[in-house]
Amino acid sequence: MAHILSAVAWPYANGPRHIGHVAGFGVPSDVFSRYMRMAGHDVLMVSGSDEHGTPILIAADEAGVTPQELADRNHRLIVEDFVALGLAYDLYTRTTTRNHHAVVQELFRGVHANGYVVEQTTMGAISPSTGRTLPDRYIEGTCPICGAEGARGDQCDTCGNQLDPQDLVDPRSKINGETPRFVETQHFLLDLPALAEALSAWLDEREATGLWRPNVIRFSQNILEEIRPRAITRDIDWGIAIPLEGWRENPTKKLYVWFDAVVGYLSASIEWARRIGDPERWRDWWNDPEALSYYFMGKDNITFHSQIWPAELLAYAGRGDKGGEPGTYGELNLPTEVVSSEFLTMEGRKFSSSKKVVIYVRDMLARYQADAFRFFVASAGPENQDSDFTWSEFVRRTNDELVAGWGNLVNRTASLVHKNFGEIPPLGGLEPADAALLERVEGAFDVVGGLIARNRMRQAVGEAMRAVSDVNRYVSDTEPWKLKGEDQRERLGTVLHVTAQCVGDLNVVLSPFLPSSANAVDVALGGAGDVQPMPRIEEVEDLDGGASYPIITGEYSDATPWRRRPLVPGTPVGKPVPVFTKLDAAVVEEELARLEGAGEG
RNA sequence: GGCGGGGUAGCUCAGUAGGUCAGAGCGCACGACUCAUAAUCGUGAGGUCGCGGGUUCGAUCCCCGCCCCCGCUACCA
Repeated sequence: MAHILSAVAWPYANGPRHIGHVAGFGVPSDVFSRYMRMAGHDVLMVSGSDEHGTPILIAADEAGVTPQELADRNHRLIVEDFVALGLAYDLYTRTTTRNHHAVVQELFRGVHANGYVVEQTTMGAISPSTGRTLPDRYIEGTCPICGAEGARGDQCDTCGNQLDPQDLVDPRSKINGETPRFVETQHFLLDLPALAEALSAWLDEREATGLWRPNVIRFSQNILEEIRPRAITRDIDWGIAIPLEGWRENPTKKLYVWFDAVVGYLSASIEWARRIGDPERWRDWWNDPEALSYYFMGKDNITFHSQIWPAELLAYAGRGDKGGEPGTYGELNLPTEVVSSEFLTMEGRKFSSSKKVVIYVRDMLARYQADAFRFFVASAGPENQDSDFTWSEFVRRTNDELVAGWGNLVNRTASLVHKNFGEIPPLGGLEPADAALLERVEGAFDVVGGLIARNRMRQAVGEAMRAVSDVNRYVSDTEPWKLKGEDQRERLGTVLHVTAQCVGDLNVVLSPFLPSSANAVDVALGGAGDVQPMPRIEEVEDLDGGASYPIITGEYSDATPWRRRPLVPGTPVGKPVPVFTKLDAAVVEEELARLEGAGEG
């Protein structure tokens, strides 16, 4: 048994999340964590809403609310969506808790005390009316090279040249049209070059495991070559105060949102431990060098998880060129594996909320079964390369694979058992075909489990579905509906027992992918429907006197073991109700029309 | 521009340290069956493995060139 930290990317709370987000990190991390619990490991799965930074400020201004109100609203939406999806977090929290602020400040203090924070005066754009940093991408103007209108501060889309915002002709803020002011400003930078050697050694050691996806390790090593100090503060009035004399009181100097967001993995672990009344318990996942940590995210976040966060950890521990001592949290574990997904596209286009090329998690779950969506993501998600979500493919996977393959097997099995016995029949003498199927299906535990442990979800589902196919073939070959005579009753019982056993096995094997329907399938076979625990929303008080907020949590400790559980003859089996809903082919046109309509509106 | 990924049956994708490596699932055609959400089972048709060169006894797999798609490359997060 190992301690396994499932560190799941923190969704940004400037709006509701779309299915691309959960396809990249939500579903894969949940499948992994559920499996690891079943395999007997002590899993801590944490995440939360990322609520600081400029985009939230802007969205709040547009909505006419405070940034906290905007974050409150979106955090709640995300929490509801994730619970509906069945994501079994031990704790899903947020970055505006007092606990998070305190942990981030301790990290900063430690990094600063060890000398890995350097101070620098830089030139930056601010909005004259608010005094806030105006990031390059929020500045537009006329391109000084090609003369095109609408060039962004960082790049001209017309001629493709990289720009400096100060060079733009007639620069203006995209937010309110005012002319930005370029001023000298004091910032703290994380001294990444002083940590480069330690980072490189760590990456080499990680590469040697051969477990990281090749593109992730290569990309990580690549960005190390041009490593530079990186600003970790901003001129902004929304964020975490800088815990130093002379800075703390400055209302418009805050820590950069990314410096704070990645600390969330640690602060959420600490919050979890405090909430269960065992405040030092988080150390089992962070201080024990034997503990494993898996970080799940989309590829746009690789930098922050294979460079910024490890750099913060190394600096805090004093393990860079400048030496130093660990702070009160001690020596903290670096990521075991950075599991990055590629991107999901939408009918061939990139997801874009502003262009309305988007399907929100909420809309998906309002109309379709969560497990149908999870099945799609697991079997066709952007695991090693970008993949495309199309409605026709979603309908096809759901109807032809999930419903016709697995759902129908469950249904025909339960129906045969119900009609012929009304309960699980006893097992008689085994014929070779019976024994072969039982052995083959039991083998699926090792095969599928091994693939999930290596985050090969597509292949894992494929193997499980192959076993489903074999059971369907067994039923067709043995033709239990023809075993009618009294003299064939024992044989009929044996065939149905074997079939039901295999269906039960495969239900466990598929349960990390399809948690809520696994419970329904279990009920159909006379079980208690408790194969997979489900997360819940809880309204909690802030531990340190801040405002209350909703979290996701759950009780997952008595996970169903990842192995065959023999059926008990005599268990009553009722008339089954289909577990999965078959989709009407008209769904495709309806949804495409909805997209078109949104795009034009 | 730099870095990375990808172009294989109608669709979604596996695959090869170069020689039964031309594959799977779905779709399609035909047949079987009827327990099951018209589900299931069997059989079959379908591809010059992006294009052009090269290395080799032999290349989808190695090398060179080219074309196309996607992502990363920011004081966005």
